[in-house]
Order: sequence, then C-alpha cells, then structure tokens
Amino acid sequence: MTELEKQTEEKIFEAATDVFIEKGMDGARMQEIADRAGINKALLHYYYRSKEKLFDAVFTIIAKQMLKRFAPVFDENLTLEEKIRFYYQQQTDFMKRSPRLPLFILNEVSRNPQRVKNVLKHMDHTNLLKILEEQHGDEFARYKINRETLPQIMTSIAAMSIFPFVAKPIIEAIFEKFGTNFNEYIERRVDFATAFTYNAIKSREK
Amino acid sequence: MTELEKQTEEKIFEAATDVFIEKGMDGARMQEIADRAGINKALLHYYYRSKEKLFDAVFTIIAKQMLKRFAPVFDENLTLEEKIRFYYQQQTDFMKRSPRLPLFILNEVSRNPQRVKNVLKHMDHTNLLKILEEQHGDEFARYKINRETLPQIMTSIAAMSIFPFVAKPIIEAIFEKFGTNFNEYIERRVDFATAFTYNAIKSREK
DNA sequence: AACTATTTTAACCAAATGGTTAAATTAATA
DNA sequence: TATTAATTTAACCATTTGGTTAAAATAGTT
Repeated sequence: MTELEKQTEEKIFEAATDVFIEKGMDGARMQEIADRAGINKALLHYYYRSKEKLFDAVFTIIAKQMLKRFAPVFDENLTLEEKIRFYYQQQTDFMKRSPRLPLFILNEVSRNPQRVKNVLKHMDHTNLLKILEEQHGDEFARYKINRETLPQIMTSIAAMSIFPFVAKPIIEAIFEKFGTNFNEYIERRVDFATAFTYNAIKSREK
Repeated sequence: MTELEKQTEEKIFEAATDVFIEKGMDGARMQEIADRAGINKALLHYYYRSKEKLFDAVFTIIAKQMLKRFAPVFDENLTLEEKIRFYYQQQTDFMKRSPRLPLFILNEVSRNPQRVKNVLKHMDHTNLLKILEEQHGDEFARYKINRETLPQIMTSIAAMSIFPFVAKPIIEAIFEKFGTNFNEYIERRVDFATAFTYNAIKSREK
C-alpha cells in the first residue's frame, strides 16, 4: 500500500465517519462523502465497493475505539470512588469532542442489534465480573452490591454521563428558560455525578 | 367532518405514527404508511399534502402527549420521594408500551432542534421552578438543592429512567453475557432508581 | 334520483440515489 | 522510458421515492 493510497483511504474514512455520524446511515449520501474527502464518486467506489461496506468499516472501528477507551476501568488500581470518577471523566471528555457520536451509535445499534454482538464478540467478558469482584469485593460486601444490583448501578452510571449529550437539544431548550447554561452544566457534571453516585452507593450500607 | 373521514384520517395518523417511530423521518416511506393504513398513496396525499406535514402532525401530537403525562408531577400533593417515584413509575410504564419512542424523539429533535421550542412554546415554564420551590422549599433547603444543583438532579432522574430503553440493544447484549434478564431488570428499575436517587439526595444533608 | 364527497385505479413525472463503465489523464515505479 | 497504479471525467443505468393527475367507482346526503 503506497503512501498516497493510505492518504486517500484515510481521507475517505474520515469523511465517511463525519457524514455517517451527522446524518446516520439512511441520511448519508455517497456524493457528500466523496465531496468532503475531496475526491469523486468513482474513486469512492474504487476503495469501498458499497455504502454498506463503508458504513460497516466506519461503525466497527468507532465502536472498538470507544470500548478501548474504557478498558482501563477494569485494570486501573483505583478505589471504587476513584474508578467511578475516572469513568465519568473519560466519558465526558470523549463526548465533549464528539457530541453526536453516542446518539449515532444508539441509533444504528437499534436499527441493527446484531452489530453490538459483532463488536462485543472479541471481548473477554467472562472475567469482567470476576475482576470487579476481586478488586472491590470488600466494598461490594459493605454496600450490598450483588449480581442483581450491579447491573442497576452500572446502567445508572452510563445513563448519567451519556444521556445529557444524547438529549442535549431538549435539555438546552429547557435550560434556556431556566437561565441555566449547558456548558457550565457539563463542566460541573463529572463532580456532581461522582458525588451523587457514590453517595447513593454508600447509603446502601446499613 | 364525517365519521368516515375521521376514521380514515385516524387510520392514516396511526399508521404514520408507527412507521415514523420505527423508521424515523428519513427511513419512513409514504407507500408503507399508505399500506399500513389500508389505503393508497393518492388518498394519503389527499389528507396530508406532504410527508413533511404528516411528520410534523405526528411529532407535535406525540410530544404533547408525553408532556401532558408528566404534568401531574408539578401539581400532585406528594413528598419529594413520592414525586420521584411517581415520575419513574409514569415514565417506565409509558416506555414499556412504547419502547422505541424515546430514541425516535431524541433523534428527530437532534435533526431539528427547533421542534423542541415549538412544543415547549405553549408551556408555562416560568412558574415551574417557583412551584417546585413552594412545594418542596423545606426539602430543598435541607438537602441544599439550589438553581445550580436542581438541573443536575433533574437530568439525572430523566437519564436513569430513559436511558435503559434508549440503549436497550446494547444493555441486552451485555446482560446476556452476564446472565441478567432485561425484563426482570426493568421490573426492578422503579424501586431501585427511586431508592438510589433519594438516597443520593438525602446524603447531601450535612 | 341527483348531487357531493370520498376512494380507488393506474399511469405518469422529476429528482435523487447507489452504482457502473470506459476512456483519458496523471503520478509512481522499475 | 515503459509500465503499472491511482485518479478524473463524464456519461449512463436501474431503482426508489415523493408527489401529481384524471377518470372512474363508490358511498353519503339531500
């Protein structure tokens, strides 16, 4: 693969990523991807034979990048509270840079649930629970976190960080009337969510 | 407007609602709406002159119905904890019946943020903050809830109830590997979220 | 029965879209 | 320089899609 070929393929991939995230699979146009990549439609099909294949390539890589970003949560040597903060910080930083990405992923996964399985396929999931239990067994016991409550807690944490970006237009519209600024709200989000979550967990101690 | 006309218009509206929620504005096809309504395309345009107008009608009514459903939160004579539970219960019941609706709304609002403003336009928002402060002034003081933390708390509550349905395919895929069942998880969601939220708020008391 | 409104049929249109093709051109390489 | 690969140009195609039209048929009303 020559240097030029790599450049072109990268240019196409980046343009496709932008357009797909902005417009979704249905709304995206091959012509627009070609335009943004600074090439023509013929060359676009020269590299990626179809819209479907191009989309699959984009989606797979994006999803894997996101997963990789949060892997440290499972091997960092942190307390439970530090780990919660670390996750909120990572997720928020990431979405500040790519605010439209979460909605894009939720959408396309909803349109084709099989995609999740393809991405998770190569992940060693069997150990995740064990790892968490080994690292935080004492805290889990103290706060009565078991296989029934852990999913509730984990989805709550994901929800608290992701939802504000997914519902941004609605939240902004309401905030506007309340005199609240969205960016300031986001700046305080990591601190608030960490305290909120950890307090809720701590209060489970009898 | 005759009885038959009403029936037809209703049939069209319901079919359009289903298709738009399933496929979104971009993915929806006028032919499919006509088919599901049991009529033909010509008649469809006889009632709604364009896809755009049909979509606007559907979206506006759906959004207003959702808003109306949560209005009682502001006038029910309940404690803060009861009110939180009431909201979670309403929202969850609603989404159990229309699981695809939240993602649909988030999507279309993201594609056209102006829509939120049109829906909120006719709402008396100025009083909402005052009403809450009058009803729960003592609790707000005790738990140090002010104009800065209230938005954080409210978005957290919305997030905890809505997100599981929006991210259902992802959550299901992960749960499958963890041996957790999504429906059981949802059955326990209202209780968990209420306790989680209220404990987090209570712990703000020094 | 006469009249009006609703619904169907069916053909049609223009625009957009994903995709193809072949030939010419330019750049890279041996 | 000869050859190969990358890129452009530009015309083309089939299909889909939102939308239109006109005439016939059906139902509802007076």
